[in-house]
Amino acid sequence: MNKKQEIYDEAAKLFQEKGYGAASMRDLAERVHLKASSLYSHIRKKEEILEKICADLAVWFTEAMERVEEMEATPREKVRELLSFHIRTAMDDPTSITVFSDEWKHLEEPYRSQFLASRRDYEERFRRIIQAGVSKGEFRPIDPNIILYTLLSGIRWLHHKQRLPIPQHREGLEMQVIELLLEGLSKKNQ
Amino acid sequence: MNKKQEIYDEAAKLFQEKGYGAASMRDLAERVHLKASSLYSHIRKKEEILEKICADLAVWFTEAMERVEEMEATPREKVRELLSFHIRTAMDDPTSITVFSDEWKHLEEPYRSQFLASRRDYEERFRRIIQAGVSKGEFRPIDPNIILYTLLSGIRWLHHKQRLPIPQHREGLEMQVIELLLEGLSKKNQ
DNA sequence: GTCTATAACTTGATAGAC
DNA sequence: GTCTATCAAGTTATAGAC
Repeated sequence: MNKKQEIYDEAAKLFQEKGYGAASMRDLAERVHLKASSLYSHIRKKEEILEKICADLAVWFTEAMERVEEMEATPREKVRELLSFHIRTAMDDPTSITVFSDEWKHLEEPYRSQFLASRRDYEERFRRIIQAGVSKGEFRPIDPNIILYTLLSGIRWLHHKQRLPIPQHREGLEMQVIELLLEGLSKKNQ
Repeated sequence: MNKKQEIYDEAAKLFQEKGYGAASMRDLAERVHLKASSLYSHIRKKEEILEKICADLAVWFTEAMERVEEMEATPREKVRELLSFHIRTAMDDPTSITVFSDEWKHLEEPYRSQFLASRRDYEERFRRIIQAGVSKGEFRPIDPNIILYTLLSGIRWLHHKQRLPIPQHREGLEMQVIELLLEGLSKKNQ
């Protein structure tokens, strides 16, 4: 692995642990066994690291959305696919996801505006799939915005709880979260 | 309203907007029409403000948990009551909830440890109610930790989306979120 | 590419006049 | 209680030797 990549990876961890603002370039330099000033042979500035983390994940999610939109599938299957993708990403790369979710607001302009526009676009496309499901009677008649944000929010704990005593394997965890969101907490047919 | 309360209120808003670390005492002073040094006639230090916001909300939730535990009710009704309390709090006091949820990690010791212990205790009591529901067959046989975190997380968007174009009134919004979490997205009996 | 040295600035907090 | 003045420490980032 080259030094630049090592810097990006350690920076992501550091931003996750302490938050972007509280993570200093001296902290980061120490972790990659450099002096702070030497970092600037590899990067232009601190915020550039944040930009890359956020931009890469935005592309990652947008490309997944494109694949899902092209599927021949019901809204229900599409939503299941998107949830699955979010959950797997959160488990595979919890560090980047945390930075992407919690630290984007420290982006400088124009990157902050670009990030928000990209997120709005993603949510709009997700909302359209939900709306189709509601219209067809596949989904409960609940406001699509409420559905959208409750689903996306409902899986946001996964990347924080990596070391939690949850006995499930990856697949079991994913299945149960999706079952809970799609079928609800209440057991029917009692 | 006295100056001390005004400082606390503006600080909460500032922490919400910029994050604790990025919110400076000079920012805060400007908002309450003081010089930064004058703030210290009302408070001892910056972190003291964060302590109070977090501690007050911890008490708020703990007292609600005590009332729910004393109810003569099924686990299902208790969970509904707790969700309702969380949702109402998020809508009534989104600013404090944001700080409580996102900025607690900037608490200094021993307050940080106290906060985490209090949160662990709250979650443990919530988990016990969920476990009772699963055992009685009222709830789906899903890991109680997964249920706990998915429910709590599923309502975490509410305090961020105050100005969102969601056409519902308070009660409609609350009802729909709870319906979605308890009964699921999929419509049954089609 | 890495270092030392340092510029330029912001931070939380204090001292002391009024 | 509020101010001016200031401190000590921390910040990102650059200049220039090697």
